[in-house]
Amino acid sequence: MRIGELAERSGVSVRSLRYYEQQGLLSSTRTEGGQRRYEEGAIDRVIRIQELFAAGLSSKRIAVVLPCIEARAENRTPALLDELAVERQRINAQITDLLRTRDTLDEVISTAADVLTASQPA
Amino acid sequence: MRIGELAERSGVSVRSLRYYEQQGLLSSTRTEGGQRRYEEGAIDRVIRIQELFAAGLSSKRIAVVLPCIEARAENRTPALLDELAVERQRINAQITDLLRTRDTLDEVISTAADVLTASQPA
DNA sequence: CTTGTCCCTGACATGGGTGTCAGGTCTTAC
DNA sequence: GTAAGACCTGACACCCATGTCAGGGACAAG
Repeated sequence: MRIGELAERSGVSVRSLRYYEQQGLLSSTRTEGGQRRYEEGAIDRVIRIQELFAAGLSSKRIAVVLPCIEARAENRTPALLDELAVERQRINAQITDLLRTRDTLDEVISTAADVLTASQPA
Repeated sequence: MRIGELAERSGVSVRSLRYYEQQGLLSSTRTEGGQRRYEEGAIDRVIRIQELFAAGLSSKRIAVVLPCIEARAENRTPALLDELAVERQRINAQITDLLRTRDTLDEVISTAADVLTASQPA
């Protein structure tokens, strides 16, 4: 498929897809005239890339980690698995932080709701 | 306390503390000579600010939300509570995404571990 | 009063993913 | 073969929290 279709189906801008390629995260074949063509599988890959960006990885980190995620299990070297574990740990810490922040907000919201309820009894 | 001590005790750079003040997130009194002085409570406030930054809020959003978090319950207006709920929702979605990414990594790691174990039986 | 340390403001830099524009080429349907 | 629309590269802009530097003042211990 061409880049516009991939953009639409993966929910990522054309600009970003070209950027991913430049960073070595996504590959394409080219037509005679130099336009990019993608396989169906590119959609999943792009979505995964977005997930990793959302998880706070830089493109360089993703370039390291993504091949390991997509490789067959036999191709995962201990060194790459270590990298994965590092990110896993980072993400886990981030989840912990977010849960705490969410709890803080929940407490504020529910406390305030009580006050409102008290002033407007059913 | 002075700004250097606050920086050290809250784990945030002096530069950032000045920035927070400029953004209206943190206040200080000034000495005759113009230097900033902080109360003990500033430490908690700074830590909370960091938490909110880590949760993906911009300084403008924090400026909106933080007073609501720190205000007495009676001062929380419905409009402010809505803002809080919006952020709560965003954070929750972020947590969901991160959990999924973490699961992906866990699966890769455990699958690979199985392979390694199989090739190096106990 | 001096000296060392801390603090002040203002300004510019940086990273990193993305938006956007210009000027030009490819593809495809007619 | 032509026109419309999609694509190409390269470049510049942006956001925004933070780093860093320069030049100068504040403050406290001796």
